[in-house]
Amino acid sequence: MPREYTPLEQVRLEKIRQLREMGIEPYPNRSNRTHTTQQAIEAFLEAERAQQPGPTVTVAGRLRAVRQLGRITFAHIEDGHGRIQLAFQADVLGKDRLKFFNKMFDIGDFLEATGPLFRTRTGEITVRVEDFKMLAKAITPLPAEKRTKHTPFSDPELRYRQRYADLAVHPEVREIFRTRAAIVRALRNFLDAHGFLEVETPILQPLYGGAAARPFITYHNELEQFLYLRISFELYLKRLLVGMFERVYEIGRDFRNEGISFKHNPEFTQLEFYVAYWDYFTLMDFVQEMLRHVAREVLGREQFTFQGHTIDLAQPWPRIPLRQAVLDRTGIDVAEHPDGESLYQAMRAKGIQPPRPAPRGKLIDWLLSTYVEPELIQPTFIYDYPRDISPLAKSKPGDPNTVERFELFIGGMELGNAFTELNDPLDQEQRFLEQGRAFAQDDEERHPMDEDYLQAMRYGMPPNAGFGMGIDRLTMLLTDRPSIREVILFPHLRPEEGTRRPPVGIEPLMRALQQFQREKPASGENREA
RNA sequence: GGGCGCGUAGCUCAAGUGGCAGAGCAGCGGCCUUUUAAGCCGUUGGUUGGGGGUUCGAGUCCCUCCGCGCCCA
Repeated sequence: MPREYTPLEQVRLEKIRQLREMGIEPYPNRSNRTHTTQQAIEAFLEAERAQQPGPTVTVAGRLRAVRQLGRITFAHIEDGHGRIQLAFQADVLGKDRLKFFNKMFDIGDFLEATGPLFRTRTGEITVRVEDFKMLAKAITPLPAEKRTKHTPFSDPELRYRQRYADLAVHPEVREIFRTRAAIVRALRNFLDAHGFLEVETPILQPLYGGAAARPFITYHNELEQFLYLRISFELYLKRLLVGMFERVYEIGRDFRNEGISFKHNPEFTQLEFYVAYWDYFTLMDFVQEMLRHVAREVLGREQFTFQGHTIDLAQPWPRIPLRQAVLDRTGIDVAEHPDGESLYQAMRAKGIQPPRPAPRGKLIDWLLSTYVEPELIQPTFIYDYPRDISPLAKSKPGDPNTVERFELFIGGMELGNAFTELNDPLDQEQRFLEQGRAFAQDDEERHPMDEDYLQAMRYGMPPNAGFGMGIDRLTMLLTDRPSIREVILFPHLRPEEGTRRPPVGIEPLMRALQQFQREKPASGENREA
């Protein structure tokens, strides 16, 4: 059932009724637009240069402002390209038609108007309306119909819940998403130009992997199979290297069943690519070039402002070992602490209190994100990471606790993550087993054993390096937005009170779960060896 | 998960230590043929997020639930 209509909406419903009574369809099937607002203005300027009279056009769009002055009414309509002014004059249309417009058309309605273009006394290019037609009557008034300085539409909750209204009244919000599309386009162009193949790998996966994150779980009724929404593309893209593709990339959605913050949304867009015969240092050079390219394509320059900081991609990007970065900011040399217990004691001795004792890698990661990451405003590569939180990265020769991995930070955020990829199937199997031992059984962030991935690797995987990057965060940087929600069209929010519904079609899943519970001891999926 | 803050008309916001719920914009009725946040006159509109409590009296104080924001894990 629809909600109750507000008094303002009832006024407009009454107008719909009256239009129909007059034989006028308030939602006709077709428009006869001949010009966008932009094309109309260009056509007028061309005629003006040729000293021709203004051409007659039919424009269409949403009514955004109305000024009634008695025997003339000025209005502005907006379409996807801009705005144009309409003049409804009694001595052109007749008094009755003018009155009809004034009474029946409201801000927010879509309409089309036909007439010759002219300049008003103040010089604005305007349609002298000879005919007009309702295209779609709006029932709910747009928030902040008048774009006044005093009453902007700014309630963040309403802006995200009703993004359509946000977009309808905020051209600058529409611009964010045009920029976002330009960023993705620039990335594709760059990768395609460098011989990469764009691929699509499963979103529904029998086993999740490739990152440390908790997954969403779903269920296929016909196959009677539990499935996960992917948390990364990594393991499938690397299977493709076994299949002799040398350079592959995917741009798509990842899903992580975790908290929501200014830089986290449960679903987000990721770029990952893998290159045979490269290592992580080759990648650093390439990533640097790629992001400079994107900035040039999207912004036209390699400098931009993010939250008051001027970020310059053209400057050299520092490369700092993780050990050094943590030592500089905390005075702790993680290399002196080969296990979690020792490192934990060292942190406490410095008065640094992590939330809880944890494995060595997790403690180092906590030090990194707490003391180092927020300081890294200019693009910076931090490299050489703890082995125990990087089960898919190749060890650094001669340093068993460290792997060849880097993360890229810009604007105080982690933007990308990369390794020289582990391609030794025996080492990989050991890593999976270590994950099973080092992490608690109920720690969903531990990387599960993936036997099929090992099988792929046993056929031989070329040495390679891979990179992953959050498109949403890159968009935040290039559009200077403080929150990931500003760059996601429909960010996730809690359901409003009264809109929670019982799930539809959940019965097969419930039956399967009960069955699974009964059979668990004998046939648990995803068992560790 | 924890801390702080917020929720009042369609939108943006007011409303001393508890004392008649208001303004601008929009809406509705008028006047006005060159406006650009048009102007002028008049006017409608509220379960103050939901529920409970204290009180003669609650937007305001207390409890609880819901949602949102910021900070922390």
